[in-house]
This record gives sequence, structure tokens and C-alpha cells, in this order.
Amino acid sequence: MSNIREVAKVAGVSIATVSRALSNPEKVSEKALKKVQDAIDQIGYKPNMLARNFRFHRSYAILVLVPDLANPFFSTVVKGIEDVARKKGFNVLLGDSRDSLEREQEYLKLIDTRQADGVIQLRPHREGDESTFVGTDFPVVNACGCVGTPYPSVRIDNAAAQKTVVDYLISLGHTRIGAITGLSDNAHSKNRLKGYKAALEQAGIPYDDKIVIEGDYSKWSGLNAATQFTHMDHRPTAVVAFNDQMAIGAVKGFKSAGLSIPEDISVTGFDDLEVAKYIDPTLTTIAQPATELGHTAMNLLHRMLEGQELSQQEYILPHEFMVRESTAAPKR
Amino acid sequence: MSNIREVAKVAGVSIATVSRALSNPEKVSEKALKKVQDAIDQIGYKPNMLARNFRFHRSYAILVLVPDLANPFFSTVVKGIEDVARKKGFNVLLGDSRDSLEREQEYLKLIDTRQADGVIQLRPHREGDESTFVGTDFPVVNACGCVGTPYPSVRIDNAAAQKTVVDYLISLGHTRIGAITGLSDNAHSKNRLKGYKAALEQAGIPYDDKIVIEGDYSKWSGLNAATQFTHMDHRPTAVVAFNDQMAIGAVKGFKSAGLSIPEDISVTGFDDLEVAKYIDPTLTTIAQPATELGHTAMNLLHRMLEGQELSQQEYILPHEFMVRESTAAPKR
DNA sequence: TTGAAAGCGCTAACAC
DNA sequence: GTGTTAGCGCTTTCAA
Repeated sequence: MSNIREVAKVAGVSIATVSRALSNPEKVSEKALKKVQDAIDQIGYKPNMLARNFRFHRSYAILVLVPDLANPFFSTVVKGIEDVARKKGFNVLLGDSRDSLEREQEYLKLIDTRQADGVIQLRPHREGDESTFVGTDFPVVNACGCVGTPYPSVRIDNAAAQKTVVDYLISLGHTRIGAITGLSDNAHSKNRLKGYKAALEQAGIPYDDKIVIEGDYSKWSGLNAATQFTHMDHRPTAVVAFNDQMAIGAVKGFKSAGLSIPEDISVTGFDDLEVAKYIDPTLTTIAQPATELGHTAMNLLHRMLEGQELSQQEYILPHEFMVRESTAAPKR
Repeated sequence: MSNIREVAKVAGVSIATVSRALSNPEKVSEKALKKVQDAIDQIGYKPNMLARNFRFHRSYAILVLVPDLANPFFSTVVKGIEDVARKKGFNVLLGDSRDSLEREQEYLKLIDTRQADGVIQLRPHREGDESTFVGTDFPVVNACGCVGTPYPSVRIDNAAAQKTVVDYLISLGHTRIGAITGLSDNAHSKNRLKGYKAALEQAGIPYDDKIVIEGDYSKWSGLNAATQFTHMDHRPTAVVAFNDQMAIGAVKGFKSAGLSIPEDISVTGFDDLEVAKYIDPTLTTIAQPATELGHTAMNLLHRMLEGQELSQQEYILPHEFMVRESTAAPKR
């Protein structure tokens, strides 16, 4: 493999001139520039970025920690991140943590060993994260997290979004509204639950934890929850799932039990996966701006990497409430 | 940031000893090893992999070129790749090409500049690829491609799989079977079409290109194709979509037109996305072993990177035919 | 078993 | 505008 020295020899200049021709062409004479260019073309020289990065103590790679790449919501965010990473000259290192702190730690070693310059975390901040993510010497930004993240973050207002959904159901006449949450210690779940409760309270509907079932954001857990709802004496007339995957599972569960949606029971989701428009019935849900979340996160991280100050710590992107076929007024 | 020299000083040994203690501990005396270990602990030394990789002329990263990360099939394959990459000590660099050759070229520069050691390509080989992927000095493996890939590859037998589907429909009594293909120059599409034609021919059913509609693997194109089918005079009684996304779109299209599935028309997919089990009706489809495709691809690439010879060029993994609710005998 | 020293490819003072 | 040279952190020959 050719190197800068070889180019210098062929061009009849010094390696410094070659280096400058590549990085600061304005500091090199026309004539030298041409000689260097010709030499490069002639021997097919490609700069060794490994050496360059080593010199700069920078990997020009960022680590994206994603809980589950197979979830289309996350993969869309990652696409957004990658978009702008490319433009800024950064590579994206993939870290699918499977929601395991241990695997996450494993990936974070890439930072210690200089193989990544910064991190974008795609899960809500947790209590125990203080030691690993806060006050560290590497830049971290959180995308699609929650209120109260102690480092720069970009997200939607989860509580407000979920409240909108429940407000709407109440406006349709529902008074017994169930929920399928995420795991109880999941911050998203807590926030969305807050919105759910706020809507109920505002309408004077008492909170009943018997119709709040814990899921884990998987389709299967949604199906499972639906089955539990169908066996209840005083079954809800509407169920809000805290993400689309569980909503899809719930729809299947209710249908399998012989219920019609939305006639017998309304169902809502959260995320607005592409498939939400295709299932039957189409899903009423909250659209998160997945791509923009990714764009913004990477832009923030890039600014941090450049040593710029951020004007805000928290960026809240607008969500959209998508009313579709899976919701209707309760039967009377 | 601490370096090996600092460790050496604290430990009272030479940097060579520290280096050896780290990479070849068996070549260092017990005593020295302990001194080094203590020093490392004391100053919290972490080796600089940027320097190490530079020395070895290796990035220990592999580039995964994926046509569309938002497609759950691909993201699952990528998860599989990442699984074993991690275990082998390789990082995964993400390259979402959006099916654009230009973006792909852009990513391949990572190879020229030594930022990636090899490539896994997740799309079928094309004619024009000869120059970029064949006879190059970097290792490439193709995953989920097609027959006739001129470099190591792992895939299923697309033609046979699609033939199984059509055979099954014929066995149910269908004689007018439509198809929703991928883009006409897509090799997967060509292969699956081959299986489709083979099944028809075997059953003595003439091929009719009026009921073969070109899609682009997106849900939308499936929906679109279904609309076209519903407007036909002599409408098919079954439609095979060449992937699940288009099948999902087609199901929606047919339902919107007032048709029942499978009573009025049978629909099949290809891939077996998780959601195929959840939509209504559940989708009859071909299950590709997405995770295993990823595992195998990375294992192959790793062997190539280690300079080992591969015993085969082509690895064919078993697929599975999943019969679900979206197919039934035609009405008579 | 250990240490001294060269060198991987590149950049950036510094001197001319 | 250009060249010489030191050095980034690490591994590895070679010699002791």
C-alpha cells in the first residue's frame, strides 16, 4: 500500500508538501499542487485514515447504543443519525444492547479505548446511569428519552402526548380506559403513565390499577395483556398501549377473543410505525418524528465534539396525534 | 490520558514489558506481571486501540452495507452480524445505502482508507458490481443474496422457496395466481419469479404477465398492486407477493376494496417478519433465518480476515414455509 | 526475562 | 512556499 512518502518521491516534493496539499491546499503553490495531484493519481494513493485518526487522537466514529435494532422505530432513528453523521464525516458504530446494562458497558469500552468519540443513547436515562454517563469526559446525547435527563437530550413530550390520546378517548365517551405499560422501571412508561393519569384526573375518572397491565414493549406482551383484559368482569371499553408493537399485539389478542375493534373496544398505540397505517384497523397513535430525533441527536453530538456550547440541554420535538380507525365511541 | 510509558514508569519496568504483559503475559515473569497490573490499576490505564490498530494496519471494524435498515428483515440480519462480530472482537460500521450505488461507493471508501477491514453486503449482487466487489483485495461476503454471486455468500434458495408457495396454492386449487415482484432488475425478484414460473409450468398453467405486477418491496407498492388487481376483469384468486412488506400492503389494498382474505383472494409473503403473525389474517409466508444469515455471514467474513480458506463459496441455509390464515382454497 | 530502539503513516512546529 | 524533523502510542526485533 502506498503512503505519503511514496507520493512525495514521485512528485519530487517533501512529505510535508504532500500532507499540506491534502489538508491545506491553499498553503501550497499551484505548481506543487499539480505535481502532487499527478503523483497521487499515478500511484493510486489513498490516505491511511488509521494513521490520521491516531495522530489526531480521534476515531471519527460515534457509538449508537440501541435497545433493539429490530424495532422499526429505533432503526429509523438510527437511519436519521447516520444521515447526518455521514455528512459530518463521522462513522456510526452500532451497539445493540438488548436492553442489557452489561452489554452496554461492554460497548462503552469503545470510548475508553478511543475507538469512539461520543455516544448516542437511545433509551431513557436510568438512576444508575449517573456513574457511566454523567460527568464523564466523553460527549453523550440522549435521543428519544424522557424529562430529566442530566445530559443533552432530544425527545418528545411523552406525558403530554399520552395525555392527548386519553383526552381524546374520554371525549369520545370512554370512562373505563385500560393501559398496557412498559416495564415499571422504564422512564418512558412512567412518563406516559403520568399523562394517562393526568387525563383521567382532569376528567374526574378514578385511577384503577386493575386495568393497568405491565408489558415490555413487545408484540407478544401486548397480546398477552389483551387476553387478560378480555377475561375481566368489568372490561375497559378502550385500551391505550404505550407503544405500537404492544398495540399490534393487543389488536390481535382482542380479535382472537372475538372482539371487534373499535366497536367493542378501542385501541391506541405510540410511535406511529409505518405498519400502523396498514394493519386492520389502522391504528390511532402518536407519531414520533423518528428521523428528526436522529438528525437532531447527531447534530447535538457533533457540536459537542467540536467543543461548542449548547444553547439548551433539552430539545423537545413536536409529536403528532394520528387518529385512525382503531378508536371510536363506546357502545352503549 | 495515560499511556504505556506512564505505566512503565510507575511499574518500574520498560514499556516493552508492559506491552508484553498486555498481549503476551506468558512471556513475562510473575513479578513483572504483578507490578504492571498494579500500575495499570493505580493510574487507570486503558490501551489506546487507535494506536494499536494503526500499528497492525487493521481497523478491526467491518462495514455492513444495508439497503434499508428500517426494514425489520434487514435489521434482524444486522443484529445477527453484530452478535458474532462482537464475539470476534470486531466493530460494526453501519452503511445504509438506500439502494443507491452512489452511497454504497461512498461507504466503500472506508475500505480504501483502512477504516474497515471487510464488507458484508446485504443486497443481491448486480452485473455492474464486478469492478467494485470482485477480485478486490478486501474480503467481501454477501448475505441474503442470490444464486451466482461471484464471492462467498450465504442465502436461502429463493427460487425453491417461492416455488413451494405457488405449489401450495396450486394444491389448494388455485389456477389463476398473480404475483407482486420486486423491481425487474432485482436478482431476488428474478429468482423468485423463476420459482413462481416453475410451479406454474409444472402444473401446466400458462404464464400470464398481465397478472405479474412490479413492485419495489415497499408496503405502498403492495397496496398499489392490489388496487390494480381488483380492477382486473379476470382477477386472480391468489396473489404471491415477493416480500412481506408488499404482502402487508396488498392485504390492506384488497380489504379496502371490500375483498375478504382468504375467502375472496389468497395472499402470501416472503421473509416472515415478526408482524406477519400479528396482522389479520396472519400471513402465509416463507421464513428466512435472518439471524442465522447474519451469524453465518460474519463467521465467513471472519475466516476470510484471518486468511483461512473457505471450504465452500456458497452457503445455503434452510428456509421454512409458514402456512397461516391468508391462504385458502378458491371459492367456486 | 528484560530493555533499547526502530518504525507504522501522518501532521505540525520550526527553520529556511 | 517548502523541507526537516519530532512525535502521536504501540509492538517487536535485537541484544544483553
